Amino acid sequence: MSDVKTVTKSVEQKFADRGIRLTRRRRQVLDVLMSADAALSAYDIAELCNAGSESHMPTMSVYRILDLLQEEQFIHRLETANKYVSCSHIACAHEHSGSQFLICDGCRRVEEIQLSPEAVGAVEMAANAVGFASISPQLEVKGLCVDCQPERI
Amino acid sequence: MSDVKTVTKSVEQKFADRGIRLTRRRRQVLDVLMSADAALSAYDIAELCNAGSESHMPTMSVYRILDLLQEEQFIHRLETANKYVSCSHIACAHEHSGSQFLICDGCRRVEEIQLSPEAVGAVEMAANAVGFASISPQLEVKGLCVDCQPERI
DNA sequence: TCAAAATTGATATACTATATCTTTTGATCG
DNA sequence: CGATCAAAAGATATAGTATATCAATTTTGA
Repeated sequence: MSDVKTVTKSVEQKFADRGIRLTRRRRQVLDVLMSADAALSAYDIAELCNAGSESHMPTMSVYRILDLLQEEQFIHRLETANKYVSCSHIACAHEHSGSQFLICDGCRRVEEIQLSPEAVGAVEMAANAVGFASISPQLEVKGLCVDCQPERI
Repeated sequence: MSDVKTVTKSVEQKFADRGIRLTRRRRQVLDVLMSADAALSAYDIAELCNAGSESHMPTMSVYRILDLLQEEQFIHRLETANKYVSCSHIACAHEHSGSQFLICDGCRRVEEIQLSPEAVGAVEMAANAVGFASISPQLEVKGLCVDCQPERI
């Protein structure tokens, strides 16, 4: 099953491969993010970690762990929302370059997509035209997901 | 002179046309933003308003005024930076649809550009493909401006 | 002028994030 | 095994961004 929404063997393996310890705290944070169906704030995450009468998770620890998980590309930070999501390719073997996110203005659901190279290229080209380079390929686009669009008869 | 960096007759006219009062407080905030050469936080703006021994500008007022100026498209909020910039088309007669911003990771300078319809279309198409609609056309892209790029010989 | 609406003032508080120092845990090596 | 050193987590304080709410003032218009 590749869509079990918690830390899997393949994720554990990535930690091991990179010499990063998958501690209890880190596993808690990653499990919460992977089983969430929405982007979560750091404080949301802390709360959810503490929900099951587990030991107290300080938000400071959450932030520290989020930093690490982000560096290692297990999760993404949504900069327009100040929230965090697990990477939709967390269990994949391959690397993926940039990420684009669609954020629903209705229900706040987040969809991670990969734009076509042409679309990304068009943005890069416009940036180059005014002298910008080394563009980070993370884009966050807001709209309405299929469930939140006004019904069309 | 169309590039004087304070509230001009044409801006005043826009307020009048829309029946919005250009009060002293609103003018202060807009002047600060228009004469700034960088994006400013709400607290930056309050400080700058108070710099010239002018009367005390509460940050609450700044936020209220920013909301109004944003609704009226005189300014934009950079969601990835929690900062505000005046619209580069503030003195133009025509409307402009969406805005895209290039934000320099080095010096934090902000450039407002307009992507080609093709580029915007490519993003929209990718969104539609996964069921998203009514995409807001504001994009914020990070990179390095021409002054902050490592020198190339 | 007077009443209603719009604007501003003042204060409290929520939310997001970082700094810093201490304690605990885990790995390594003799 | 136990000493030692580094990594991780705990604890606390504080900075930075934003909203809620109610009171006072100003503006508008009947």
